[in-house]
Amino acid sequence: MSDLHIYNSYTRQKEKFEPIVKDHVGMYVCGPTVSGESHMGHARPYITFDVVYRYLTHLGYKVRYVRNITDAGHFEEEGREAQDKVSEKAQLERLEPMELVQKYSNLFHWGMRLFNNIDPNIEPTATGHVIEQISMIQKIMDEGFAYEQNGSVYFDVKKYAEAYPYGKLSGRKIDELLETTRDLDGQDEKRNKVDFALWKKAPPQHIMRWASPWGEGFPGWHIECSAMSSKYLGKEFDLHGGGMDLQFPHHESEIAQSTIAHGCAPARYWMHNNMITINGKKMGKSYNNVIKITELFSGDHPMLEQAYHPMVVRFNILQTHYRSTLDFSNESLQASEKAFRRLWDAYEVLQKLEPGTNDNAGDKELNEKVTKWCNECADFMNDDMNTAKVIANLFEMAPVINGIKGGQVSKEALSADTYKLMLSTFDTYLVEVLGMKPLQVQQDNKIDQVLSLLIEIRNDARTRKDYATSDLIRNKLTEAGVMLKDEKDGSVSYTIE
RNA sequence: GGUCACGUGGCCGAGAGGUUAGGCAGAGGUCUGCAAAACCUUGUACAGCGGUUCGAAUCCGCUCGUGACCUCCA
Repeated sequence: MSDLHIYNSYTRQKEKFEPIVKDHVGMYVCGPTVSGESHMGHARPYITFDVVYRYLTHLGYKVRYVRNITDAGHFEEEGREAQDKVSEKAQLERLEPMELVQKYSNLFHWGMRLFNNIDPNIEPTATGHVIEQISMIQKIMDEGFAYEQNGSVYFDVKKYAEAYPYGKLSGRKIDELLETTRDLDGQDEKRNKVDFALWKKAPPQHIMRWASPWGEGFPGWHIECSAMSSKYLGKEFDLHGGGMDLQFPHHESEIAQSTIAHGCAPARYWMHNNMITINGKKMGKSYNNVIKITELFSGDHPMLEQAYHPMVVRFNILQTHYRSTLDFSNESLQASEKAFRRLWDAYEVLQKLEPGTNDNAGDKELNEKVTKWCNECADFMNDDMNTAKVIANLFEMAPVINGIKGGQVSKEALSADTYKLMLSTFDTYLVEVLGMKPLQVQQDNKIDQVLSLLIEIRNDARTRKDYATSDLIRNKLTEAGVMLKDEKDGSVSYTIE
């Protein structure tokens, strides 16, 4: 089996993954800002890194997965009239800031659960770590890389860049950044336009505010991740994940802050997922083209032709490599829905197949192919989490599984070991690693009994060649969302929508 | 304007110097009382123009197109 390789955004190449501490992985993912509802674009990183977490765990690593909740507004720096997203929205909705934060945190967690994302081990909030942030800012000041100006504190990027490779992660050159002519509020306080805020003085109307050595204010955007990741994962940890759009300035700033405060860059491997686009444009609030997660699940949005099950969305996302853009479309989602149904059905068929006891495969060639498809799954995941290829291989096996059931493929074609391998591959990759769940919930017993009775009556009619009755039963059930299928062996199965 | 990506068959999307991605849709067939499902067969694509090479969709250059970041952003 191959070794795990990950594309490291920092070095721009695939690298063999080797944790700092043997068998342990520290992983930090930038979490949501809970000033509003999450949209489809937000779903991607959390699903992507959920799979990363699942796969690392599958490989036997003890993973500590930290994902923050940004519940304090520090979007003040660019200084539009919105001083602080959280408090502004709070005034609008006449809610306490923390009430608002609670509301959207709950909604976020609701969505994550439906996507079948495993909860992080630690989910720290920015407001709960103001002290840590203040002390980290202080440390940076003590080191001489930050300065205070009118109650705000800024990081001295120019000075930093003289000694450290500022811009390496995001591929930026400091000289070009210094030349950027952007007229933004607060710029006059900074020594250079590239400097970023570590601490912002709170204007009088600002609701969220904390006391600090520099007066009342609130932390800058980038410092929370640095303070919280180092607190729970140490000064240097293994993996840092997030959306590509966070590379600059957020992650670049994190690196600078940590380098000064802790003497090293925070993470060894940086992973960035690409964006979800809609009509070719990035889905994002600035473009006003978002489809919220609640809308996606309910179908209540002008762009949506139907509601989409969370597992369909998850499957759709995993059918694309995480570093490629993924264009939203109804056709794509609908194709994924059908595809996932077929794959999951095959998995259920596989679980019910009688493995047999033959040591030797009746069809050596097919047996070899199946073995190869199974074994390749590990290689594909090891190659920078290529979930798309894993899914493709699982699909390769669907006709084999269905063929065995339908009689087109001999039951003896595969050896008993290969049956087991196939089943364990689906268990491991489809369920455990990709985190897929069935679309329908298990129906309860009473419905089972009622349907059994109807099926019995229908079968009776069919033996009498009373097709009017049998078709009536089937058609009425179809209308009610219950689909009957006459199987080859004479049995009748059904699925409930 | 600067930096960086990307451009694959009807659609979505992997991959990558010579050998089938996969899914959805379409066509034909098998099975079936009819359906549905399933199974089988079927598509030879890689923006354009040059170059490197025995050979390129895959490498290099140019052109065109699209997008991302440079500001909050997943």
